[in-house]
Amino acid sequence: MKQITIKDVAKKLKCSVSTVSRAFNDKYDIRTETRELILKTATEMGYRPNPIARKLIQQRSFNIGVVVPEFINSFFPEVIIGAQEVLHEQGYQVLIMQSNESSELELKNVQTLLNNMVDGILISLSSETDNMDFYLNAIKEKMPMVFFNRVVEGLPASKVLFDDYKWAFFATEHLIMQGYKDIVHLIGSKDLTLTKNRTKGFEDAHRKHKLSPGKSEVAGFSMNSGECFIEKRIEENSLPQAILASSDPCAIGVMKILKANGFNVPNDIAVMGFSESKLAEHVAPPLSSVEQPTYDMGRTAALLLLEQIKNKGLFVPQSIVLNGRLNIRESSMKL
Amino acid sequence: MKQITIKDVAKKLKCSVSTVSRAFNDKYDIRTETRELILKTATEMGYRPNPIARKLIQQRSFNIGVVVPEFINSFFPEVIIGAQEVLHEQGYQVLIMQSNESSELELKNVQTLLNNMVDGILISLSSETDNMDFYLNAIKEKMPMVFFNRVVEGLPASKVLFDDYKWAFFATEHLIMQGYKDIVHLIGSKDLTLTKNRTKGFEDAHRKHKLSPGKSEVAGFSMNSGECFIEKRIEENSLPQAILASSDPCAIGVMKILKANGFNVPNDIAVMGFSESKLAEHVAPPLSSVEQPTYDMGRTAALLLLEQIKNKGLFVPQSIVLNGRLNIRESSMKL
DNA sequence: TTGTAGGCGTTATCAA
DNA sequence: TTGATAACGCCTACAA
Repeated sequence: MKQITIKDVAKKLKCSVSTVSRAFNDKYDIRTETRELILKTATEMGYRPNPIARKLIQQRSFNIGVVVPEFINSFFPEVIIGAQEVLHEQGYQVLIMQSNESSELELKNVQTLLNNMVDGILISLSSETDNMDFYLNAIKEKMPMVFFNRVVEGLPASKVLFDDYKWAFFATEHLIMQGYKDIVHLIGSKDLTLTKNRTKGFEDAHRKHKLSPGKSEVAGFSMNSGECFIEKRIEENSLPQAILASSDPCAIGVMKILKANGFNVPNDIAVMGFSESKLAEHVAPPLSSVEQPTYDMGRTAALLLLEQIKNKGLFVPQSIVLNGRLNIRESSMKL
Repeated sequence: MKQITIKDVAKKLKCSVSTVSRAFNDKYDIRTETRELILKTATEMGYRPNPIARKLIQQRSFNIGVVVPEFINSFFPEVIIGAQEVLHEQGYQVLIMQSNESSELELKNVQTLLNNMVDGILISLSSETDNMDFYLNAIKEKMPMVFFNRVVEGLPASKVLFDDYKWAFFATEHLIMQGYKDIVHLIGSKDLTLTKNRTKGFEDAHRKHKLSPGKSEVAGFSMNSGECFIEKRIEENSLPQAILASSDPCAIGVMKILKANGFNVPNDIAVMGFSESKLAEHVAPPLSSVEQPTYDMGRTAALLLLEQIKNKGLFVPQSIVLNGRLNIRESSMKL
């Protein structure tokens, strides 16, 4: 796409490039008539300032990068849409990159975004990521960055989190109250803060009801991970009474295999999801799940990021914890 | 993030910037030892060439932009993952932008991507888009661009399509064979090629079976659009015998409202989706749908784009039509 | 094999 | 109010 440059416009109008530049950046002195003339002919010629060159000299792009571990499920897309709402309003465009739960690809994505000089980054870590060196360094170098949902401990950065402890506690308690005792908690990834909090909530709920703390087991977040877990358990003939899954897709995977093997949910075994997805109410049986405020999470993260961009250099990292809701449906209700 | 520039490296090593540059672009003569020394110290210093500056001079970025109308449903994410597979392999990074089914935002997205000088664009149009001027112009200016899934007629560009005619035909025929006669076809957007093809298939299936061609009605692609449509029909007491929806989410919306109003699917009314989503087999009742090769669509589009980038200027637009499959489940089977 | 210098398309700082 | 010119960080003839 051959560019028409500022020079072409200047030549045509027999004025200097700086005058043209001024016409496009209305903070400088310029006669109104000349500005209008320039703007008019420039548009006619199809000229638009080249943002690459602009970025090179201004060191800002009005682009924000978002990195997510996956977007097959509606969770992350919803968060992104929330973020877009507030960012678009402030004149920012949103570039999305997806890391396929691979820490290597995630790193590449972040670097690509930095390379393209986005003004800030919203990121949710992949389940694989454990080395934080790159991020620590980026933070030290004052790159505006907000972590959401999937974060790790001890990162001196702003974060938007969900109250995983509380809702894992309530979800577990609900299962206990329904009479299920031998409960397995599936976790998506060991290192994430979210996992630690959920596990703690899961165990504390057991303690409160004088039960020996149940077991947590690493599975993954995907539908496939749920399938694998439960297949193994069926094979081993060691089914628990209930399962608190790492995510809705994971829960649905579990239910699928259970049904395929002739088990009844919730009578033989109860299943609960996490992070309510669009699917939950439509699957059979309808899936109980913990609902998270996805759009809000995106909006909040975006606001934190904008603030950080504004106060570059002198900002205090803050963590915001969002509340949720328990949606009880058939999959966890003893008949 | 303060950049370490090529100058810093040159200064430190007491050599010229061009030598450093050469070390990073191994097509020039340079002594192996000096190259290695430079590369080593450069990495130590944390230097990486600034792609912005590089782009400015090289006019290419090894970035590909993808614009989709939505990504709440798994369809587009799957296509993107397919495209990423082949693009990553060739050293390209993939930047995704989402237009929320808004043609205005879509245009902004494309412009942002062009501004950031992506080497090419994969795009699926929003349901709102009808003005093609911008795209026609971009094509004329040789911007590598491949349209997939949601395209319009008469665009002199490469396209990857699904065989909507054929599978709308088979889907309709299946409904007819099951004994449903009064069938309504929900369409997502008037202007898209896909709509025209599906409508034709829908009508031809009626003709083949000597039925008066059924009605197509604009609804939209979303779950919400399905809900609205069927709510109105219930209110008007004008329910058809079967519905061929514009998408799975749309079909699920229809089923949800029907169930909520005490209707039985498929006995009172049959429902079929389109573009099989992960949800189809898990909803109740399991949803019949037309399965499309999403990953393949992404891969194919990416390959066409790469070819177009390589042969910039002298390429012949081609359309590739992909095949699909009918997944018959309970929602469309008369008991 | 290496260095010098001009240019990619802008904006910013001076003078005029 | 406008114009010349030096940056921004890099690549690449050309000269050395």
